[in-house]
Amino acid sequence: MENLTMEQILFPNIDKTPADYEAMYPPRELPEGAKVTRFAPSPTGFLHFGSLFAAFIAAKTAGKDGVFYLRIEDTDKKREVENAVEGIVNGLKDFGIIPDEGAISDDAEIGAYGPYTQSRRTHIYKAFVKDLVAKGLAYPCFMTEEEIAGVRAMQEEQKVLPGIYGKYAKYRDITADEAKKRIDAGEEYVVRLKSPGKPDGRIKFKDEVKGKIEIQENILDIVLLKKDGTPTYHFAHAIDDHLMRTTHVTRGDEWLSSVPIHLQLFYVLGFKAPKYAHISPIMKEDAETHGKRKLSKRKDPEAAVSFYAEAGYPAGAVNEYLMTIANSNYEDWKRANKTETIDKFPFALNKTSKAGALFDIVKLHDISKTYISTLDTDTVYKAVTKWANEYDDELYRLIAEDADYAHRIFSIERGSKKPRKDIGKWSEVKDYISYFYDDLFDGKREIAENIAAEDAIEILTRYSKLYDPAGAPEDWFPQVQELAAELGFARSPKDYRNEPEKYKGHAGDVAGVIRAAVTGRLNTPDLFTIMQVLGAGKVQERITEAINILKG
RNA sequence: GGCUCCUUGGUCAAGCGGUUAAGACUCCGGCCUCUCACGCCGGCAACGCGGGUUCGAUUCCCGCAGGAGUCACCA
Repeated sequence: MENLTMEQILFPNIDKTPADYEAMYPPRELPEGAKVTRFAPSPTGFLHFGSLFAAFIAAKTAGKDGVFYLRIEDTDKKREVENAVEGIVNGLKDFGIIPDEGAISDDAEIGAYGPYTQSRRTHIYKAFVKDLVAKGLAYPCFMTEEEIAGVRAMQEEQKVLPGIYGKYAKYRDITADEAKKRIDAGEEYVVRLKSPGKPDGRIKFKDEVKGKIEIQENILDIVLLKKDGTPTYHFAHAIDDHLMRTTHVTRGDEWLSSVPIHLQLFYVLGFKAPKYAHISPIMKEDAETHGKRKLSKRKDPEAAVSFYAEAGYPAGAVNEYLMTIANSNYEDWKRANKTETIDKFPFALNKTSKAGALFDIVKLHDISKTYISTLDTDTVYKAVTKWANEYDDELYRLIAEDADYAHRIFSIERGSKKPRKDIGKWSEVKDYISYFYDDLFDGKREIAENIAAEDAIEILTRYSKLYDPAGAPEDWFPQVQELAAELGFARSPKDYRNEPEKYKGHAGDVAGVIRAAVTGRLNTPDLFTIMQVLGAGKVQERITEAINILKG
């Protein structure tokens, strides 16, 4: 009987070598300094806001010159969900994040460094593990779960570092013969790294966001290949990010403490380590404890990316909000460069904060209002239409039915130097424009309480004769002032303030009565413009209705 | 518990040995004004605590406290 080597026993069917893969995935030909980044989620079927943030950071880090790709980390089959990849891809796309390469659906991908889905890369991982085994840097471990739990309990009791290492690594020096015997007997095993770490060894590295860090080096014989032959995150990370030629690994800072493992892996494999940037999580104030905690999928609706789509926060606004969290100097830059797009902003990893920012929806809303105020009419119309098509049938029907009319509504006071900031999210639109549509207008009229009903009736009766739809915008208010004076109201608020006893109110109150009659509310954008959009017939109809209501 | 990271107003944050400690959001006044929104002007509000080093600490060092993360055949 021939004497098989350990690697032949473990991987009889793996014939490619690391060198083959190195040749298959050569270093990328990119401009000097171009960065290669990735977003590498597990396909759990839920795109978390924090993940969106991570993807955003990665995409911004790569910028225009670099490459940003999407890799699917599906090595844990217990977590798998149907069509999860499409959910991720579409979720990112909604916010304008489109990877240059990687997975594009559950079974399609683009790019020359694939497969980008880990479950389709097992042959690659095995080739590298085989090589490590051949070099004596990895070994099969036959410890059972119970055995490991026992070791751990003992270690905890003795207050020593828990884990499989040194004398606890029972199979570290197992011979090929013994391994073969056990395998033939049907024993299951994992492949562990034979860690070269020393108990007193320290490693130093510079994190792109956290700065200089020094930690104890890894001494654990961590698992490389699980018993089902799939790689652990750590190992897949080393292989994939090397072979896909990632230059900057941006990820959540929950990974910070495993950097020693990763650096050791890169060292053992003979790879050049990438740069790391560990991003702080987005936090949320906990209502019960008043403390900070990570934005939680279970407790916080805003943790789901779908929340923003449903509320109708424009992708551009969410992006700006994300940018203010990532680089808070973005707001200053934006003020100084009002007409520039976010892509021109010089994003810098080292300017992202080291502590986690509290999620602030009030701020998002403010940013969104400003963002929407700068959009042109047609852009707003299209965005609202798209949103309504998905979330509000009635609104969709109304604005799609008469696009011209809707355009006129959305153009009110838009495009000026001081545009209105009434709309913060698309779900607010319906209420905002409701009085333009009889279907939405509830017919109720808010009337200021300082106006007597008979005065209101008088005002409306007189104004309905005065109203000139063909008049110039600058003429309508003087007309109201004239009417006001005739009815015992002051022409201006100032006059009224100076001698309140002389007047019933001022021209603004008179305009208010008209406003309420036409729109049902006390506060609206420019009344004349609104009447123009509504049309003379509708205006007169509303005024008549209001008079009838007042007459009771 | 061990290890690691973090700590400036309610929130996001400038600052990097000497400042009246920026700015933004929120909130409150005022101005502008047909109302509202916008805009403009103004206001409230902060360096976690204790030791050092220094002529001088928000800034540097050491403790402490608080917060976060991690210690899997999950990522």
